[in-house]
Amino acid sequence: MGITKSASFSNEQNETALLFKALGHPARIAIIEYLLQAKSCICGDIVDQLPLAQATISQHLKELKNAGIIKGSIEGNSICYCLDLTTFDKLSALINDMTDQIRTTNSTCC
Amino acid sequence: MGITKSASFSNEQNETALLFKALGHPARIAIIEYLLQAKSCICGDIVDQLPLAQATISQHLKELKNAGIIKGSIEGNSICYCLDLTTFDKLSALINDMTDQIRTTNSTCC
DNA sequence: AAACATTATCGTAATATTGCAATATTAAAA
DNA sequence: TTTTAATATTGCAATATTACGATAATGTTT
Repeated sequence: MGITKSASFSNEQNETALLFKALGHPARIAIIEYLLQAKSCICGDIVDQLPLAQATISQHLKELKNAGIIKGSIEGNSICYCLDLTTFDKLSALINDMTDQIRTTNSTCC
Repeated sequence: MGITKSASFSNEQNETALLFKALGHPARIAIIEYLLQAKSCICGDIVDQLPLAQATISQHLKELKNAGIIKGSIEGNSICYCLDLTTFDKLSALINDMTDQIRTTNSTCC
């Protein structure tokens, strides 16, 4: 059908997937890298940095915000976006746990 | 348009995004969790575990394999899939680097 | 208030993804 | 070699995503 059968999976699985999904687009990776590199958390001059229209970037920012990867605070008539450490800590823990688990219970067959 | 403008982004950005994209679906998270939990790397009884048709699971496995997240080795007439530690190490490094960077260059505004 | 700057939303077209039944492929077993 | 078991591929239909122009909303400045 094309619709993801979210109801068939656990809340945790769905949330984890949504988090990764939000990271699964080069424009959103580029936005994250820009926010990492900018000393202060610059606002919408992300638009100047990326080869995409303002509307498109606004959409990507919204998705990142919905996933909890960035947060924005109003700063005059512009908005200041920055990365949410809490979410990245959660992500780190997730991936690190998986990686450790693979390392310890190393299977023989592959 | 709907097509991702991959050409506008760096190879690295595109590859990173593809990796996360592969993780961005609950069925694929469920597959990964199953492979983590299975002591030995069981083959296609993933099909029995998930509420999806065999064809659908085969597709998801293919995507995970293309992304380098799992690898499969032929074992008689069945196939033994397991997680690829190298890719998870890369993922760990990626996320951990980002997280560290956020922690150190903590921005003030949000 | 009027003009401007910045960001969000709407509408829409193009493309991608998800899911499955049906079928093909491959290798073992009878 | 025929049958059986396991996995992959094909061909849809349904839905989701991506991208952008146009426009709305919000706050600033004059």
